[in-house]
This record gives sequence, C-alpha cells and structure tokens, in this order.
Amino acid sequence: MSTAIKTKKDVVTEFRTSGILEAARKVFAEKGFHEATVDDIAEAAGVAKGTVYLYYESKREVYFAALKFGIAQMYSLLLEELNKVSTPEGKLKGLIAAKLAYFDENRDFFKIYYSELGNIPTTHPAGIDNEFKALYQEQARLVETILKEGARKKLIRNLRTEQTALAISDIIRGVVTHRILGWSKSKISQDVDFIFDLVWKGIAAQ
Amino acid sequence: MSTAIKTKKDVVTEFRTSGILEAARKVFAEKGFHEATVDDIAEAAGVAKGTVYLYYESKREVYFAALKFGIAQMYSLLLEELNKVSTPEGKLKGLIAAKLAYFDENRDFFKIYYSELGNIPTTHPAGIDNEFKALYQEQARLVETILKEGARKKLIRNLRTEQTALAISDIIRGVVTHRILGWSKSKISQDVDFIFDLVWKGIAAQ
DNA sequence: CCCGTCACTGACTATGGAGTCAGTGTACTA
DNA sequence: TAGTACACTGACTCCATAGTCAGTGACGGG
Repeated sequence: MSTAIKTKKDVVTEFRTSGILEAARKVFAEKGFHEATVDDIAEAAGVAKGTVYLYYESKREVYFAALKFGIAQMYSLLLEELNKVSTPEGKLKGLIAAKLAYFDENRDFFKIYYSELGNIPTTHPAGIDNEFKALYQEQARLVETILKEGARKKLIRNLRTEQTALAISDIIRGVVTHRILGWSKSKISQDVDFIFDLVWKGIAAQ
Repeated sequence: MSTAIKTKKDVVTEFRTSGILEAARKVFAEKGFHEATVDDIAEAAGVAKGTVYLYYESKREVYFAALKFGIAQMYSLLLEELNKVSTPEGKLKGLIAAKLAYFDENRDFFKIYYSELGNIPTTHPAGIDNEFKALYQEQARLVETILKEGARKKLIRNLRTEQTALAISDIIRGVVTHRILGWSKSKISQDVDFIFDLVWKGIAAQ
C-alpha cells in the first residue's frame, strides 16, 4: 500500500510542479530572470508564493528546472524527427525545420534558452554551468552526427565537424532570433530552405 | 573666454565619463546588468556613487552609454579594416578577422553586446530597442554591402543578401561565444579560415 | 462524525541596492 | 587673501522582493 500512497502524493507533486514550471517558463521569458518575481510565477500558476517554495528551494532552482524541462522536450522531439528520414540531407533539413518550428511555437522557451548562453560564465555556480553546457552540446552533437555520416558517404567534404555543427546551430539561432524580434517576415519554410541551401552549399563535397 | 571655460569643463566631463564608462563596461561584463551595482562601477572608476549620478541619470543610462561607445568604436575599426582591401573576398575575410580580433581583445564588450540582443524584446523601453536595433543592423549592413558587390561582380550567387549577412554575423558571434566560454582552443586565424571557408563555399557563384 | 495530518496560504521579515542631498574641500576670482 | 562656486562625497532613505513560518481548512481514516 505504501506504493499507492506514494503514487497519490506523486500525482499531486507532478500536478504542482508542471503547473509551476509552465508558469515559470512564461514569466521568465516575458521579463527575464531578474525582473520576474516569484510572486509573478505563483500568480501565473494559480498558487501562493509559499507553495512554490514547497517544491523548489529557490527562484534559481525554478528557473533551471524550467530550462531543463524545455531542453529535454525539444531534444526528444528532434530525435523523433530524425528517425523519420534516412539521408543526411533529409536529416539535416528535417532538423533545421523541426528546430525552427519548435522555437516558433515556444518562443518563451527560446528566450530562456539562449539568454542563458550569454550569462553562463558570469552568474551561476560552476556546477550548473557544466550541466547546461552538457545539455547544450548534446544538441550540437545531433548535427555533428549527421555531418559525420555525410562525410562517410562522401556527400560532405571533410571539415571540422564539431565547429561546423556549432556554426549551423548558430545560424538557426540567429534566424529564430530575427523572427522572434519581428525583424523577419518570411514564412518558416522559406527560412528553412534558405538555411539549408546556404549550409549545404557550404559543406557539400566538391 | 567663455569658450575656454567651457572647454575646461568639457575636459573634466570627458575625463569622468570615459573613466566611468570604462569601469562600467568591465563591471557589467563581469556580473551582468542586474548583478552589477552602481557602487561597483563607482569603485572601479575610483569615484563615489554620487559622482556617477552627476553624469548619468540612472544605472540603465550608464549601461547603454557603455554599450553605444563600444559599438561605435568597433564600427569605426571595421570600416578602417575594410578600406585596406578591395576585393569582396578580401573584404569579407578582413571583416571576419577584424571582428574576431576585436571581440577577443574586448571580451567584456562582447558579453554586453550580445546579452543585449537576448533581452531586447522584454526589458527595455521601446525607444532604446529601436536605437540598439539600428546600431546592430548597421553592422550587418557592412556585410550586406560586400555581398552585393560580390553579386555584381558575379563572384557570389544570387541570394537574399540581408538574411545571408545576418547568418554570417551569427556564425561569427557563435564562434566568438565558444572561444570566450573556453569551449574552443583554436587560434584566431584558424577560426577565421574556418568561417571564411564555410561561408564562401556557401555563397560563391556556381 | 470527529480528529489528525499536511498541503497550502499570505502577511511578515530581512536584505540589498538605486537614487538623494546636505555637507566638504578645492580651485578659481576679485 | 578672502569669498564664492561647484565638483565631489558617502551616509541615508526608501522600496522591491526573496524567502519564512504560524495559522487554516480540506480530506482521509478510524
């Protein structure tokens, strides 16, 4: 029976944490880490401030929990997408499209995700940095895997795959940034084509 | 004589503001906008807090003044660099090299500069956003001009020059970020070659 | 139906830092 | 040399908000 009791408690915990994280993502994206208050988050989640502290030790912890949740979600989505196609071209284009689409639908997450990068070396305790760095580089490694496969199949010329993967991620980030800032009005598919075209010409064999 | 008096006051003002801005750049880069205190800046500049408020109305104003100063400095440096060479290839490579070098030497400025982008749509009053956006896009336009010239000379294929220019800026930003985070250990010249090679293959005619 | 547990609340405390302003000393002026 | 202007100081005020904890009421078990 102890499992049954635990399970019930777990359900409540799950309910509260997901509510709080969802609210946190929205509020942090809207105001940034410092401007957002715990009261804002609590209100958005429909609970009192004290309740937030029942589930998280500090504002920072809420923040990183929200960040990690988003990263994990996106990552599994990207993996799924990659399994749908088999050629390196297809995978690369699919990945670009999936990332653009995900960020476009989760603009709040995008803001948290990338504002983090800028802050890494300053604000946080080292442990968190490393954890985030690992999660971030896992993303880039998805691209790197595609590049390596392409190189093996002689579709892609030899180049520093790690650097190239990072560069591709950066282009994607840039395009999404401009979309979100409202500086670009193209359709997503146009942007995908543009990125893929530029990148593929840049990396293709011959 | 009134000009003489004015000039003397101007000298003092110039002396103070440049001291404060220099300190501000360092402190903001180290701690980020919110973690940095006006006392930190004053101390770093060797003045009392009140003195900072003699020259700037608020902490925000100090921040943006430091940001704008850095942008202007970099911009004039880039222009100078571009005048040294004539071909589009040379200009593009020179610009990449100059930007990497500048950011490498002014890591503090880099952090302020790009952390700003992430925060644009949230924190600031709209007027400042627009001002910053203009300064930012001026940078990208340098690249765009090169691309257009290249296209005219049939060295570069036809593509959306504005988007491409932004993408190139994004790659540069990414590489600098990884350098500054200590994730990359290549020499600057290697990174320049890498970026140029990737980009040029991506945009060259045929 | 009553009692005990505990998730939840929100008023409260403690802290830190932005912005102020009365006072100080220096440098120029007459 | 005495007087005045003014750049500069830093202790102070005031506010915002992170984090706490004594109190409340709902719910489940006996």
